[in-house]
Amino acid sequence: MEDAKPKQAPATSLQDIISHAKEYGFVFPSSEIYDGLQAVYDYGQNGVELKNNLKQVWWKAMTQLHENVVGIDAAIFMHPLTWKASGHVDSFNDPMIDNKDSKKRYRADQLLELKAEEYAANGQPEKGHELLLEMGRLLGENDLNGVRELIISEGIVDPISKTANWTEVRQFNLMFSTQVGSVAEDASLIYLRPETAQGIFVNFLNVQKTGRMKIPFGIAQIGKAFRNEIVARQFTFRMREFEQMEMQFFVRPGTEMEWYEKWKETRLNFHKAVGLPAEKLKYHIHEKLAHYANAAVDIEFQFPFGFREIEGIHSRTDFDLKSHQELSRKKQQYFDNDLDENGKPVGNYIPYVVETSVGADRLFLAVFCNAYTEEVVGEGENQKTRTYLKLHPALAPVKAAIFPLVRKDGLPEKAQEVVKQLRSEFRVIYEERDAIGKRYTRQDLIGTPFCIAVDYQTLEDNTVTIRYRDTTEQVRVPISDLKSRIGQEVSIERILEQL
RNA sequence: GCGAAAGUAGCUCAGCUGGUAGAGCGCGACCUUGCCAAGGUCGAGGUCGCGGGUUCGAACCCCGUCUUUCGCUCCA
Repeated sequence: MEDAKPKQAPATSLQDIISHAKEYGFVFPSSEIYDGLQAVYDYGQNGVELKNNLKQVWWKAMTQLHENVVGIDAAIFMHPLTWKASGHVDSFNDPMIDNKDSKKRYRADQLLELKAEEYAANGQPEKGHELLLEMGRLLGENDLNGVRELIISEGIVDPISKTANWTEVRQFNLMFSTQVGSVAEDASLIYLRPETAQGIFVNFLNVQKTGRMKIPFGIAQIGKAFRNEIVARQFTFRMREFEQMEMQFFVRPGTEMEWYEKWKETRLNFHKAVGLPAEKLKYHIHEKLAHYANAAVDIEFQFPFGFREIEGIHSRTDFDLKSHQELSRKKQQYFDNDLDENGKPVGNYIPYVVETSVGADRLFLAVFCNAYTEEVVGEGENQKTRTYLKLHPALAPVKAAIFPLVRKDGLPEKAQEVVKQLRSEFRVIYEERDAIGKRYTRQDLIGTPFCIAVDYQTLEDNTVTIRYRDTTEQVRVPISDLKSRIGQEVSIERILEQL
């Protein structure tokens, strides 16, 4: 899985990306004046624009390009039973134990399960069974000390250090919990959602009925999710609070693999359309599947720290809806009126689900890393590095910057007129400080695709120059053409039409 | 949670064997300036992460602590 190192110039390091992101208002460490908060980041004035643009492209790609996909916005708080149904409460409250000698961490339940298997292999299956029962009882009572004693009394040793020098058993809370209710003793425990998917599942019938949706159809959602176990690594790639862009696609059981394949392809195309090059994208098929899935693939992007997941496409079967049906005692069935081969309606079933789930922050980071460009320009003495963000114009935080060539002779006033003409159409910046070369460079650094210069010729014939970010070439155009010319290139349509 | 490294101006960093805090870039004002990080003058900005100790004297040595980063672990 390790990628070959590129032979040419040293690749841009993550550190350069982080510095640039902070320096130019894209991403700041959270609560920085208080020394920061691990694995949490804030988006700055340029970052929020880029991220919003990405979210908008995704939203439109889902809900506008597919007539059978609609969106919702479910709350972050959900009924606690939601997480029982999804398996998050039971499967993911792992009891952990550390061996003090090897410094390795294990799941306490897995150590005991291994021991039970060992008994079974040695012809004592009933002893193994008893052990598992005892473990289940202790975990059920949340008796972590008891679990530790059980591990010690069973003589379980660390496979590496071969010692039984164990720490206490600790519960790792993978979900963030909080209380609903302002009076402490009446408050009840609830969780911040660890994934947005469940908000879609619990609204499946609401949307299906009120929208008169026919299977196959999808529900899309963009929203924050929270995971407590995340430790800070690789910048915004792993965050405790992050944003997902998810779509759950409900299909007739038995057709899920076709849809899985279709979405797999559709989603890869999306990433290419927002400007990620094909050679930096690849599929990574899961060998080991999560408890709810019967097929899963990641779309990975080549970050400076290697190929990592930006999107997951999972065939989730009917696990979630079935589980919600059982726990809520509300039928989650769909009546399929389509006729089968015998001419009869297909009838009632719980739909299967194909999920596409992109990390908005990961997509942001991928696009940002990919856009970050350092080029050596000039010769000899004049050689220097030009740094710019090669963002798709539709994604760029600022679409155009307008400069008077010099700050006199009525050029600023003329340039302001141009600003007024354009600003209702797209986001523009006006700058008159410093030499014009410096102003061009400043815009390059935040990825502004077009710089418009108002010069003396403008005063005579109402033409300006448009300077292109990537090539630094300029063309002269009438002011009256700017709106259509730039508007054309910065429209989200330029991305959507590739899909 | 374990191990390691780091923390000095907005940013990148220098600061010798302990002697009152520096550079470059950036930022602000003014002047100059006819197109790719232009020049000049002036200026703002630092309790050297925090607390304690040693010392006549600590950014520097010692102890503690916090935070961040990297590796291990975890990652639905």
